[in-house]
This record gives sequence, structure tokens and C-alpha cells, in this order.
Amino acid sequence: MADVARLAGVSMATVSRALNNSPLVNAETRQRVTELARTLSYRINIGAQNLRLGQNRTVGVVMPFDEATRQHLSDPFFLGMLGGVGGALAERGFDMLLSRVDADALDGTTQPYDSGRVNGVILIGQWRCHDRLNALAARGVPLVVWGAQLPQQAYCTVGGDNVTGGELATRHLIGNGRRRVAFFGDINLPEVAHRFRGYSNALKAAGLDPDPLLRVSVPFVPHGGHDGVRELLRRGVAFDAIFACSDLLAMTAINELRAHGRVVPDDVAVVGYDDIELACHFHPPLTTVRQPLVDAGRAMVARLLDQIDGRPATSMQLPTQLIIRESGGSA
Amino acid sequence: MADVARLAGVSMATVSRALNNSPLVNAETRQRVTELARTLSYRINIGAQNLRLGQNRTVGVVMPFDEATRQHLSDPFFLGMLGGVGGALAERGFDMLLSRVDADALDGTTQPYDSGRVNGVILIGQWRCHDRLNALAARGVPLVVWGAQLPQQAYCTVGGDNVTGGELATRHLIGNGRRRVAFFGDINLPEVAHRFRGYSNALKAAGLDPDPLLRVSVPFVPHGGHDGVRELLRRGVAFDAIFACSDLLAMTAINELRAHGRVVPDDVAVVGYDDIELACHFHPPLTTVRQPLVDAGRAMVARLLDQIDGRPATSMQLPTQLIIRESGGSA
DNA sequence: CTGAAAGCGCTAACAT
DNA sequence: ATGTTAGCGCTTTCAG
Repeated sequence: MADVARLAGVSMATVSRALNNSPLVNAETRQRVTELARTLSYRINIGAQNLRLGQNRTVGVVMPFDEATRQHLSDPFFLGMLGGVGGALAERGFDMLLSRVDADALDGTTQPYDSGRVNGVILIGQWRCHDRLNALAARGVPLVVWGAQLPQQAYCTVGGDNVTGGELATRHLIGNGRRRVAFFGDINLPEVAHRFRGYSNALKAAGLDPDPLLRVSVPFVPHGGHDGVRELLRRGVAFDAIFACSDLLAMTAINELRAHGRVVPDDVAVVGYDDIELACHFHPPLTTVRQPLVDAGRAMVARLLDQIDGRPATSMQLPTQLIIRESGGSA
Repeated sequence: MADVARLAGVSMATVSRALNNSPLVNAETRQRVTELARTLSYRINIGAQNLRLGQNRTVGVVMPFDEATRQHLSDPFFLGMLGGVGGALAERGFDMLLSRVDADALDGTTQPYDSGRVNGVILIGQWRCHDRLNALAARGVPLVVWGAQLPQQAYCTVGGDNVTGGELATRHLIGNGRRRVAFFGDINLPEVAHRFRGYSNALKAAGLDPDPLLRVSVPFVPHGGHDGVRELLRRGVAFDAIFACSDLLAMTAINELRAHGRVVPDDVAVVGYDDIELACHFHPPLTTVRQPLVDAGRAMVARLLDQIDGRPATSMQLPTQLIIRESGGSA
């Protein structure tokens, strides 16, 4: 910057003002400085600028992953989420610092914040760490979590309407004549618990009794669907439908069903969750519950920036939508 | 830091030394300072530290995406790549700044570098921008690109052995008795061009003539496989196998084949590329060429850090491996 | 409208 | 072993 100033025959202060479009600088001077900066391919050093300004226009995005299997990052849903958040951040002129964190502890979630690298943190998924997240919020860390709204929650969440999502999926299956609907998911995760509630609601509304034998606790890993189907078969319980808590689970469940000679959707109807890119290209095309990724990204970013600027941010629930294709059967 | 110094009864310099494990500080003093810092939950401000040190222990990872369709980010392969690079970066104590860039222009690829936010850039895919990348390298930007090695290349690449990959896949199909092997991919992309060369080599080695009608130029988008199969049928050309340049392409091709009553692998054998997570869970399980993501991440990071430290970095090719499952048929 | 000077939070000579 | 001082690259009062 000193160089630019010297060559332009002005002070550094003027260069700074010119490059930041300050109204206090003569239009012609600005023109000259801007031009010169470009020919020298000079860029303001953001690090120094941030230090001076006491901010940094960067937010941390942390994706939990399973320390043991390193599996979590592999769900295409996360890529979608990343795209949504990244897009929203770019729109606001913020950068994105990506880090991964052990899903079981969420240790180090705020490290980029504590060390001043980022102004706030977006966490994808709350996992089993409700209390720990409350503690972070109590410390005043600007934080938005993708997940479910829970009682006694001090932190800000943005999430889909999981209860309705579960209801829509289950009601669809029931409406197509299914009576024995299995549930695949780990209800220790808040979002899954809500989807399970929706599932139960729909069953009861149809006069059906949720059968505990039909609920299989599988984690969000690719082979979850395989395991779930095997477990169901091992239990020897009758079922004519599956509501799986992710498309990945649904897809691998469908493949395992096929391996056992069950036709989808004729013998077993399957509904997934997320509506990932591949869902409509699968065979059979997946009936699934869509989560609005782009809106989600925007909503999370907006809330985080509110917090960063000292404005209070309230949690938010986004609508979910049933996308009817073929795997869920038809009436 | 001033506070810590005051409360510990030492100077800021000592605090700095203590917290950075300098050997020039008394063990007992260090102990006291460290303790105090913890109770005050004080963390060194990395931004200031970086400014002072003239470095920042951050690298930019840029993922090209298609401005029009925003589709590129959606290939699960990229998520895998991101995981590989992220892991390697974490091992070295570097942070990862993620940004997206228009794949057709790669404009702004080095913006995070020019503005001093990152010490170097990793670019996933070279697309059609060989010349532009050469220009960046000439400017001295520390840069590693995931892609193919090309003649007259001034920048550093790390990539799979695409020629061998193409050969392995095609030879496998030929070995299984296929004679009319179609190729799905856009050979304007250097990596795809190499795979095509491998494909051609394998055909010629088997005494077969590559038929231009069997080469379909499809982009890396999910519906590419659909389009490819339709195009093949439209051309009315006979084919008994497809080598697709990504698993996504292979999967959607298989679904489209099914829609037209062709059984995979009996009627048409299909081999994909990448070995994404879902490949082994697909139906039929995908025979595919694996790219070593973890090694790739490590190799790219190592080369980038070399450049950052002023050491020269040479391009590198990683071995690829054919993973035989079912979609490619069997002899 | 422009310049001089102070300071963001930190570290590395250089002293002691 | 510790303290003093200067300065990383920038912005912003405060004077002119």
C-alpha cells in the first residue's frame, strides 16, 4: 500500500479511503488510485484490515464426523448443505472456514472462534450434544445449529419441520394401503426423534398401533439401510413399508430388499428423507421428504450475522415437502 | 494478552513466549502463565499472530461449480476429495478456507490468496483453463491442482493415472467378452481425455477399432448418464458395454438402461469411475476405478506446503485401481 | 479533501 | 530468564 501511495503521489490514508470507496475522497483521485492499484495488481491485505477493524467477515462451518469410521462427511446431504450455506455466505460477502469435528463430543467446535479466526460458527447437526451446545451459547459464542428445536434450548437452531416430515412420509405410505410401516433411524438424535413422533402421529391418526418391533435404530452411515433390513428380517416381523430417515438409508435398504427378493414398491414401499440429487435418478425413483437447502443456508447465515451484530436471533423451522416419485408406491 | 501479563506480573513478551512454548522461558513461569490464560479462557488472536508472522496457516480450497446449473458441487466425489484434503490439512495444523468458483472461467480462484487470507490454493479440477492456470503459476501463486498432467504445464498437479484407469476399465469389459464399448465423458476435460486415451489403447490392444459413434460427450452432471444412453439409442448404434467417467454417470446410465429394458450387466456391462461411497451399495454393485482420495489429499497438501516454503514441487500421479463388483459383468 | 500519527494484538530483536 | 521496543498492513481520528 505504501508503494501505491508513493506512486500515486498521495498518502496511504488516501489510498485506503479510495480503495474503500470513502466519500471523503476526490472522485478523480479515487479513479487514479484505483487504476494504479489494478495495474500493480495490489489487493488490500484482509488480515491486516480485519485486525484493525476488529472483525473478519469469516464464519466457521463445522461438519461433525464419526471419529471411528470417518463416515459422516460422506452423506451427499452434507454437500448440499455446504452448498446452501456457502452460497448464502458468498451473497453476504463472508468467507467460509470449514472444519470437521468429532460428532460424539463436538470438541473444538468453537476453536476457530476462540482464536479469533471467525466471527461465528454454523454447526451442521446437533447430535447428542444439546447440553454442550447450551454451554457454548451461554458463553456468548455466535452460533447457529442445523437441527431440531428442543426444550430448554439456549442456542439458535434452524431446521426442517421434522414432525411434519415424518407425518407426510408415513401418511403417504398408509394412504397407499400399507399397514406395517417400519422406521429406520436413531431416535437419540433430536431430528430423528421428531420424525419418529410424526411417524407415530400418522399411524395413530390412521388407527394403527406403532409396533416397537418395526422401529430399527440405525446410524446415518451408508450400510445402515442394509443392516436395518437384515435386522427386520432377523426379527421375523411382517412389514410392507419402510420410512428411512435419510435417502442414503433408503437406497441401501432398497438394495438389501432386492437381495432378498422383495420388490420395491410392490412388496415393500420405501420413503426416504432429504431429496438428495441422486434420489430422482435412483431405481425406483425415490419418494422422499425434501429439505430446503438453499433457504436453510440463507436462514442460518442471516441468523448468525444477527448474532454477530448483537441482534437477538430466534430459532426457525422451515417447511418440508413430500416429493412423490415411485419408491413409496401408489394408491 | 495485556491482562494476562498484568495478572501474572510479567510482560507481554513473556506471556507470548510462554504460550508459544519458547525454551527461553522459565518452566515455572510458563506453568503459571498457561494456567492463568486458561482460567481467563484467553486464546492467542490468530489474526494478529498471522499478521505479525507474515503467514497464516490457512489454505484455500476452491471447488469449481457450473454457474448456470450450480451442479458441480453435487458430485459425491467432491465431498470425498474435500474430506481427503481437509484431513491432510488438519494433520499439518492448517485451516481450510472453502470457496466456489465458476468452472468455466476460474475467475477469482486466487482472490483469497491475493487478499492475503490464505498462503496457497488447492483447486479441484483444471477444467478447460490450462492457460489461465499457467498464468497464475507464473505469477508465483502457490497452487496445486487436482487433475491431469499436460504438456507445457507450469503449475503443479496431483491426479490419478487416468490413462491406466481408462485402460483397466476397458480391458475389464473386453475381458468379459464385450466388443462394443461406449465411452461417456467430455474429452475437452484433460482428465477425461486421458481416460479416453486409455480406453482407445485397450481397444486397439484387443484388435478392436474405436467407433466414434460409441463416444458420447456428456458433462459431469447427474442426468448425464440418462442423456448418454438416450443419445446412444438415438444413434441406433449397437453397444454391449459402457465406460462412464464418473460413478454418478454410471449410475444414472444404468437406470436409464433399465428404463429401456436392458439388463446390467447381462445386456450392457457398465464400469464407472471414482468408487464413491455409494458405489458398493448400488444395484448392481458398481465395478469402478478407484481414486485414492486420502493419499490424494495428503499429496496435494504436501506439495502446496513445499511451494509455500519456497521449495519446488513436482507434479505427481497416483495409481488407480480397478474395483471389480458386478456392473461390469464377469467372464 | 488530504496528511500525520496512533494503534488493532501480537512477536522478535535487542537489551538487560 | 525477562523486559523494552519496534513494527506486521491497515484504518481512522484529528489537524490542516
